[in-house]
Amino acid sequence: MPEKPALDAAAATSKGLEKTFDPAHFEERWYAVWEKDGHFQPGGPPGSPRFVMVIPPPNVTGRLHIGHAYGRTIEDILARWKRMSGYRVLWVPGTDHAGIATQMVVERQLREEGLARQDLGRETFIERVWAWRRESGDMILGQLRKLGCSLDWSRLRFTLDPELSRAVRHAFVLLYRDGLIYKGRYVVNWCPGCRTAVSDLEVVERKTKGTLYKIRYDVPGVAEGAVVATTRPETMLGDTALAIHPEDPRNAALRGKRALLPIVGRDLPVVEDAILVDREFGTGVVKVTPAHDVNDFAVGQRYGLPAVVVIGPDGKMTPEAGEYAGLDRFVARKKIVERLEAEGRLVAAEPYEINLGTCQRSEDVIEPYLSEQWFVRIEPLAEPAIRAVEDGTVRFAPESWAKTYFAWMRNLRDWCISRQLWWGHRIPAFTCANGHLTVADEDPAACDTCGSAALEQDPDVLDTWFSSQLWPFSVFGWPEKTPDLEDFYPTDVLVTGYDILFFWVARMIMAGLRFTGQAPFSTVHLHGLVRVGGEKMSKSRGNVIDPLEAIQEFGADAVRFTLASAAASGPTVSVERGRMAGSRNFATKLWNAARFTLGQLEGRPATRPPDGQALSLPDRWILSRLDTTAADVHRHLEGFRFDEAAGAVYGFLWHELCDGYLEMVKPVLSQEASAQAPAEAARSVLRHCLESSLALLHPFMPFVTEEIWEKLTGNPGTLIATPYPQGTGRWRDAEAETAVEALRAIVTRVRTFRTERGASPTEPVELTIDPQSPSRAGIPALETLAPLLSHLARLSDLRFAPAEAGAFQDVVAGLMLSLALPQASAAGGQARVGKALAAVADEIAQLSAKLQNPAYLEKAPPAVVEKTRLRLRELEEKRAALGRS
RNA sequence: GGGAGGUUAGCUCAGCGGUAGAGCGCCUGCUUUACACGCAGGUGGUCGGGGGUUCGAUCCCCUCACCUCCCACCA
Repeated sequence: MPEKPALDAAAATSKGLEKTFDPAHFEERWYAVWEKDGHFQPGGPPGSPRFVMVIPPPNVTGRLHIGHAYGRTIEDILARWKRMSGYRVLWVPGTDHAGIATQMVVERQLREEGLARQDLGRETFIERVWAWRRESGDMILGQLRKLGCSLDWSRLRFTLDPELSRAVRHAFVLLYRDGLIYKGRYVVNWCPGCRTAVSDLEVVERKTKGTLYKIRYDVPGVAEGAVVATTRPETMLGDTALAIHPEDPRNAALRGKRALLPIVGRDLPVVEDAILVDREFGTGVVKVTPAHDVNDFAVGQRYGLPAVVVIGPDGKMTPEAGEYAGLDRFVARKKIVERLEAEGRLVAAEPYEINLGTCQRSEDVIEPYLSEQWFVRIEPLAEPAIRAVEDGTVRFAPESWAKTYFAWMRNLRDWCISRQLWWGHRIPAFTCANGHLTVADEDPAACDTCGSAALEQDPDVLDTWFSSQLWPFSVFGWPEKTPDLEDFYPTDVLVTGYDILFFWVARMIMAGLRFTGQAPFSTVHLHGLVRVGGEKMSKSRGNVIDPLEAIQEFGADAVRFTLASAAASGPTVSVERGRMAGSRNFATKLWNAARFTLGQLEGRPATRPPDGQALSLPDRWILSRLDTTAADVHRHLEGFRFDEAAGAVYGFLWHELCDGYLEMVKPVLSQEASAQAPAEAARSVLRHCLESSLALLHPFMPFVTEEIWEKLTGNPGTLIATPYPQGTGRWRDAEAETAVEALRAIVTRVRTFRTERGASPTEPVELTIDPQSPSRAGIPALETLAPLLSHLARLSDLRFAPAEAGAFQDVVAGLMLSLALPQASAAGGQARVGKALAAVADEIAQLSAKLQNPAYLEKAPPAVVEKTRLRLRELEEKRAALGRS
């Protein structure tokens, strides 16, 4: 495409800024400058007010998705805001080794080479994962830079770093010594796809259409036998008992009998168990499979039943399954059902909705599986963690999450932390030839119990979340008493999605209290999950927003601003592409306001800050609005309302500063007037407002604001460290606000008047304002604004005089206006007047009814009643005015 | 089976006791020289249904309907 002609180029040289901007021109540059200048590291002396966050470490395998972008944008807004507000800010970056996820990535690669991890052996495989990590892991870190995240890269951590690994090991040792970690054979959630145990949280229940099979077992001495129901017939091969309820008369005949397990022929005792058996359900007879069901396992414990494992770790039937050995569990199910049917034992096969547990990672059907695992005893950890939230040591924002937290924490089961994987922190437990366990920080040379030197380390690794739970202090060097730990722990705010409240947040609180005696953070901001236009993002819907593509198309600032604006307190955050464009437009608006301002300031003596004297009403108005806006932004940020905060700056900058003030000062700044005092005042106000806007906006749009800041102040890369506008109230000015808001309302009314009459926007209008208007407070101020009013509303005549008989009349902002189009012949607008009149009459009727209601007058607050009276009076004026028109 | 959240303008969402707001969209005008990624004006809402509390309810309570999510060992 040929270059745009000289017009733009000329504009560029004369104003210093191009007409539209290209974020790619400066984003990378400013990030490098900030980093080089050390702004991402906490300055100031230890002990002075600081603000600390740790990033929720993304998986090393990860690429930045819109959810990360959202959470990290929020964190960066907080970091930049606090930094500009004078805090020593530290935001710690890092990544998570993500056991299963990462191992799966590398295993997939191996599979493409026709290999399995076992072919390489443990050492080689792990080396291979590290190699992968070196070349394509950590991609997400560069992507966080693109987003503008002001993370302290000098403190970058990885959960498998030597220091963090030591912390993990030490935490394990401490819990083990305190009896809070134990090893045992229990039924756990087993994923045959991942070939490892997983925790309860990693099992995703999915409603699925299944079948409930009813199977008859023979019971010698009981003619009709016993009918049991199951959705997993293949597990029957592992049955070691039947259970009935002790008080169920229906099955009284089965008491003390023995049943015969079909196919296998095993002799099964009939036990009576009131806990397992629900008398209401089905036949009241339950098959007991201790090796493949949590409840049945408990029954087995109670009655000393054997446990027979019939489904192996690979999801195939074990040799215990006899002729079915080696078959996939689902194939076996089918064959067993066929056989039962052939034998006439299948009483029924009914459609049944089941909650199918599936693996969060691989989506395989989870199998309850009896195996030896390591567990954390949760109750002693949960109790203080519950208290910490109850007593406000840890606060949730929004608060409503506390309820969910409590509900979960009060019903916790022990946490299975061992994983049959290779990638992760290896369990520091060693078994000697005599079967004794030694658990230690350093690899032991001999068994603690018998001194045997023949030690073998437990092959399992720890659940990834076991290391993540230590993150807020392991990143600072715990268990060493490092200066960083001293200085920056506990942290202040933790920002993350509510989806990992249990996985991570709750466990961090437990671990923090246990290991450091302090809660790891004082506030948890749980945000919603990002949806696109209310819909879940998915490739099949084709609505996936890739933040990196969005950054490329709209700029990082626009992406950030959009995400911040979308931040809602609810469980979903809705983002649309249209909003990205809107944010980009907003950045351009700012850019152009800056161009205009620079044009005004160029070649003139440096402006001084506005000083209260010689300020016009518009000057005072915009300063007042700025003051209020700054206070609002501050308040909203305190309350984690990023949408409101962003909206406040947006509204101020676009609609008040640009649409309002800029237009008002143009005549003041024009050629003839530009040397005069009011123009000088306006220029200083303009500069002040723009600079403040840049500062206010910087946490949301760091790049474009820094770029403009350089042009405006000549101080490159310093906006990031400029004090954040506080909104002290110093410039609050009710008089100026009333007058200018009235002015703006009148201007709008005049323009609408033209539209109503079908007149062109340039058609001169004569306006008369009645000094005896119902609300006269603004009249003197308004009189000083007369030239401005004439200019903005394009009036051919403006008078402060009683309403003109015969002219069109209306009441705006409490002021009685008479309007006329001296040159117009068109007479439109009558329909509109009629409509307006009807609406006014309607409201008058309602308000007068209200004011005639004694109960209202008596019970409503006087201020409200007064407001109603005022409104009624105004409406009556308006009705009169419109009626005369 | 429990629990939480939602239902407000065509779309996406704010508001949560004094009769409704934004962005986008839509309509109508504009080379008003910072900006068409713009300016100006406008259109558009029985605030899911029903009941109650209140002087007054989109906002509080009850109930129904429909969505979404979380938790739970019902064979």
